[in-house]
Amino acid sequence: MKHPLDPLLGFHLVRTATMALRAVNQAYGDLGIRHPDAAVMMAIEANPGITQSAIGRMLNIQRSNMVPMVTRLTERDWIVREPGAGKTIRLFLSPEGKTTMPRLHEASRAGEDRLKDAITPETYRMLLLELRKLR
Amino acid sequence: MKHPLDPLLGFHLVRTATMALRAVNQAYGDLGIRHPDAAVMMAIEANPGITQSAIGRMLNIQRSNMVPMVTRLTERDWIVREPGAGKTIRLFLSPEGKTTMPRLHEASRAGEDRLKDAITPETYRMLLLELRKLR
DNA sequence: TATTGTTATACTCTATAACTATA
DNA sequence: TATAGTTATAGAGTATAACAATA
Repeated sequence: MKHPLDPLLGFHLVRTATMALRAVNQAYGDLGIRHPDAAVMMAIEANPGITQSAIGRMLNIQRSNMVPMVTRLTERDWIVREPGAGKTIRLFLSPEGKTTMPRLHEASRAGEDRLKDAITPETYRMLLLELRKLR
Repeated sequence: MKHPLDPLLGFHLVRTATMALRAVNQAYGDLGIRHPDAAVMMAIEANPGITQSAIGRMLNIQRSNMVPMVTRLTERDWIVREPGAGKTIRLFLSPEGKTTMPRLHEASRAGEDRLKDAITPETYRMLLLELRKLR
């Protein structure tokens, strides 16, 4: 059985990315959150007061698609919104959000570990190094 | 601005895969086809008489999700369906489908070239080699 | 003018369950 | 029982256009 896409890097990139997403979403599953919302939480944790647009640029999420995510996290009382410069809104973790972060990080690590288990440490480091260069 | 996901291979895998998909879908755009349907065409071209299920296993597409794709390609007269063993249906490229393949391959190559342009040939080969191992 | 937040909407892709038919 | 094809449907994620508010 010939596999015509097997010689294409693009195919394997998509294939392995899908694997990685499945792994991390499965780990997030018990927490009732999915990877995009978890990523937003981490972006706010690392940058208290960051705006929606800045998060979008950082994580490659459209401005308009940020809205329902921030709404969801706000209604869940995991983040709070405070007025910033101009029309901007500064985002912060709420106390509940802060207590949730360790579990999010653990789930994130669990997904990442599934990748690590599939390759050698040297390959892991090398892939990370090279893919970070790809823009 | 701290990027909390930057140290994660999973993040960069998804990020670069999204890039690759955008590039190839843009190349397919003028042909009015998207990457999954194009991949199915190539699978049939490389394996005349292959069944839907076999394509799904090869390309990681659910059996049920194969149906609308095959229907689409059949209605487009790019493939033909012939009865096979049991309930199976063997798929072949139609004459129209065969004349279309060169353009599909060219678009595929254009997307792949966007990846190649972003890295050195050695890195390309190395990434391909390592990602193929990841199962 | 450029940026931010927003609304509304459409499209693509994936996932699940259940059903029929063959072997 | 296992596999193939099918139907129907839901959900996640992404993309686009347009608008108001602010610098």
